[in-house]
Amino acid sequence: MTSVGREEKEIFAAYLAKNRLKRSEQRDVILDTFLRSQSHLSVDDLLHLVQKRRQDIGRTTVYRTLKLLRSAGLAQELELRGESRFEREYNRAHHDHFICQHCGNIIEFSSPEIERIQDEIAADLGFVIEGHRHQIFGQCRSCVARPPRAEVRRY
Amino acid sequence: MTSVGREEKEIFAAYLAKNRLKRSEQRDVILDTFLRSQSHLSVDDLLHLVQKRRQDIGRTTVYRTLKLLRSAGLAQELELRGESRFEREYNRAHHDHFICQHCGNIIEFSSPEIERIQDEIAADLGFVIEGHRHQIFGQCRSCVARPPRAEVRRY
DNA sequence: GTTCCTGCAAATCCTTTGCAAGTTC
DNA sequence: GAACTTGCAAAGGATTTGCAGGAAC
Repeated sequence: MTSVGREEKEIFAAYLAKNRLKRSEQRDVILDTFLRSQSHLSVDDLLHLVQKRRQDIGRTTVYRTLKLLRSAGLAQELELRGESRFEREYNRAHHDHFICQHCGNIIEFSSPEIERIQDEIAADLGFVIEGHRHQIFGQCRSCVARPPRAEVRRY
Repeated sequence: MTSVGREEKEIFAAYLAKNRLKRSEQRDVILDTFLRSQSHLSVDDLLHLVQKRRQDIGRTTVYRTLKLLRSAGLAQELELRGESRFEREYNRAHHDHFICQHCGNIIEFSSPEIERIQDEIAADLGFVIEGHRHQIFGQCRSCVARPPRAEVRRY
């Protein structure tokens, strides 16, 4: 286990200590796998990656560890249509997502302008923003270029 | 059953005819109830309202009819955290939602500016927009004013 | 009369929980 | 050794599906 996301591992260790929780091999493997993986993975994706390294790690533990990672500020949940996906959260600039409904590809974008307008609208309404979710669904460049396919992967 | 949403009822009738589906009392009652109700209702909300009028209408039929209403372009699904809510779609200007995490209140907003920026970003990426979802979570004006409560309704 | 609808119960899917055995501190 | 973690199996909650009887066309 080389040094991927050393900082995040330290944060997780600190989080566990602070809450009087315990280190475990399972948690190490799950965090390390999460940090090495592509973004936007589902619980199943993560489970399968984890099980390549330790077949005996169960789905339940992955769920529980993901919950800890969220509390520790290391993972963020993306709620796609129906499906739950996770991405790294620590030290990442805020961003939103384009989701291609044809190939499932997820593209990140961010717009300070949109954020600013959002803040203005909220202020007008006397609303205090605690979080938001902005997802755009459609067809990505490669799917537009590619001839239409019969089978569409739905999100 | 007076004339609420006459136009929508015609659209639904046309939709059924076009797809060789049948009219039924249940569908009539569900659509009429939906059209008379407040926005952003859950399946359960709708079920209960419907059952005030016809106790013998089952949850399954509500699910199935909502699906039809979506296909017919009359209802739109709002996917709140965990919970599914529905609102009228026909002839409504596009809008997005603020969701108060403290009282559950949902406030609609719209911003042509945001839409425009969104379109620009999409164009830059070669992305064709087919839909989007923009939800802002936080605390609404009355909840900000009110002293903080122990019990928080989570969304 | 054929085709579609309905409600019930059962099945599914995703996630959480209870528990006995194993680990960490 | 006390407290926490794990994996399994079971429970939960939301939604869908199979089916036999009933309604619409």
